[in-house]
Amino acid sequence: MVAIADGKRHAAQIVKRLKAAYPDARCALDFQSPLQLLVATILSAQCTDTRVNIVTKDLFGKYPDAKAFAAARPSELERAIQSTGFFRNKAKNIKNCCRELVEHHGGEVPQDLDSLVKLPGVGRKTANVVLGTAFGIPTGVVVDTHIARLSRRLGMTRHSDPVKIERDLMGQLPKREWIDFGHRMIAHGRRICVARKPKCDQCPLDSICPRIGVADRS
DNA sequence: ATCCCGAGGG
DNA sequence: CCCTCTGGAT
Repeated sequence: MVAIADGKRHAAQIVKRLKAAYPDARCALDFQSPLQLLVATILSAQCTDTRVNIVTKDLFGKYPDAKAFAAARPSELERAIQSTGFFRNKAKNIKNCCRELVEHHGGEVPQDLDSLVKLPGVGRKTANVVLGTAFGIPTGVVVDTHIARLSRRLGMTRHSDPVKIERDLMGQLPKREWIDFGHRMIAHGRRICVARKPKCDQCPLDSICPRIGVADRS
């Protein structure tokens, strides 16, 4: 058993080293408004941020606001986002989501978790991204595929359920760290602590990492 | 648990 | 070929 205080101490060490390694980590998705971040985050499901940015470059010019997305022709929207994968689901979700925004939120993105999660295609992860990064409201900790993987490897959680991982992380991190912690963990997961063959020899966290579930190098 | 689904890396 | 990429709905 690891005591709670030890969990917090371990987390503080991780935060300190992440800050040193990624001093100005920020959201890798390109956006200029809460709505754009919401759409980009829906598109980011099982897709690289680079690919999302390629698609949104033209998409946001073609659909400037929620009303435009709500009125989109499904076939055209699908074609515009096709390369991000899951394009039928994503197109339907974006259209219906923006219809909800127009009909129930004055065309704006709501700033609370309950309203966001009720939107079609918006789960807890997407809601936390929008609240934290677009509005600066640390409501929870973003748990995506990177943060889930790194949190387990680093011994910050033993769970695989994102909700349980989020609860563990929230208990170890001060609220003011939640948003940047997410950005830095994702940056670290993309560059060093990658899924397949993590580059432990280049990792600034190596000396404090239990490497849980990481295969031994021979 | 399963489905949606294209693109890139190894 | 296989695995992974800032998931969510059923």
